Amino acid sequence: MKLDEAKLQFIQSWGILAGQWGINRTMAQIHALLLVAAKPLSTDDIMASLSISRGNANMNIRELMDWKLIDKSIVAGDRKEYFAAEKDIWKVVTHIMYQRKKRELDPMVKVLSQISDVEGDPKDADIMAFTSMVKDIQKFAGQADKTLDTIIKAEENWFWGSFMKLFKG
Amino acid sequence: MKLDEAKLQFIQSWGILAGQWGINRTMAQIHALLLVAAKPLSTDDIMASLSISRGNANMNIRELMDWKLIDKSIVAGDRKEYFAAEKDIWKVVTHIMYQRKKRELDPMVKVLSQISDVEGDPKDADIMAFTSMVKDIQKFAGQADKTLDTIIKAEENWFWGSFMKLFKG
DNA sequence: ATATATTTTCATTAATTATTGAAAATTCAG
DNA sequence: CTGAATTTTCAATAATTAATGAAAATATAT
Repeated sequence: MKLDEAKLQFIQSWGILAGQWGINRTMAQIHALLLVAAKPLSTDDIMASLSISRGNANMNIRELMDWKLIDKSIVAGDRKEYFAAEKDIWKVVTHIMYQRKKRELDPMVKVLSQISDVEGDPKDADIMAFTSMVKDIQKFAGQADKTLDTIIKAEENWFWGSFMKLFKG
Repeated sequence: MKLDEAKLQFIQSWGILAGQWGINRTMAQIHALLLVAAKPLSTDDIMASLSISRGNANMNIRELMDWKLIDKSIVAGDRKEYFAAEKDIWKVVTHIMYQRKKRELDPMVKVLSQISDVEGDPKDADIMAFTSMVKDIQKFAGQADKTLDTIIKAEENWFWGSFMKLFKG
């Protein structure tokens, strides 16, 4: 396969995958483009490569910076801004985990704690069905939360260290 | 908090969370409704509870059955079909993992292997940037694939067993 | 077999989400 | 400062995705 063809295929697939995970398709395509780029790219490069508007490019570039998946890089004697992706796939994954945990898991944990005690007879079948389910989910969410924290804060810990080395290099 | 109020809050939050993960909001709400229900519910119950149309209810019920998150249950002397959610939160999670792996990770692994060897000089900077990134992602995807298989096939394995017990029972 | 209850399908419509592009704001070299 | 280059914003528009509801298909009791 030719390089350009392979890149295109990668960018498209990455975009589709991201869409299925509730992430803006263009954002993922920009990320993919920068992941496989040999050098940092300017907004104009990105616009041209993906055939997207300036506004769209700008918006998604900023979002990617917010997720800490890409960084600005300055080229001497050039007023344009250039962007490069974090290439360490583990950092990419932990940054995504961190963002999603903060934006989604944390709010859900809050909601679960708010709804976890309901008025009325705890022996009532309806109330029991509800509270036992909520408690199970709370336990799961609590454990997921801790596990993610551990992974994010220290990838080389007792738990993940063993197999992480296998494919980190 | 009153039970109905708590249920409503749970159903809404579950729906919002699902939306952020690329899952149809209504599908998640039906799932949530059945998760906290004391008894199996009919299509009409679901339509009434969530104020949705018959077509929408039917479509998402079938999708949930496809994901193995809910089951049909028959009530003697009643022609209607009733539905109940799988209440073991671990089974819920492994079923979701299985479906997403099959639908998303597996196709991505296939794409990565298709694009992993590109024509041209392997010393070329552009080609190197591309191939090294693809190989890293392949390693990650391969490991994720194996790990998911292990979790899905045997939750009480050497790896997860230790902390899974903490919140399973 | 027939009538009736129930489920499924799918073209239409509605709601949501993403994209554009031009105007406004900002940056920076001279 | 000034003015050109660049980035950012955002209202309008387009594209995508979800929901409706009535018709068709299916299932079941008698």
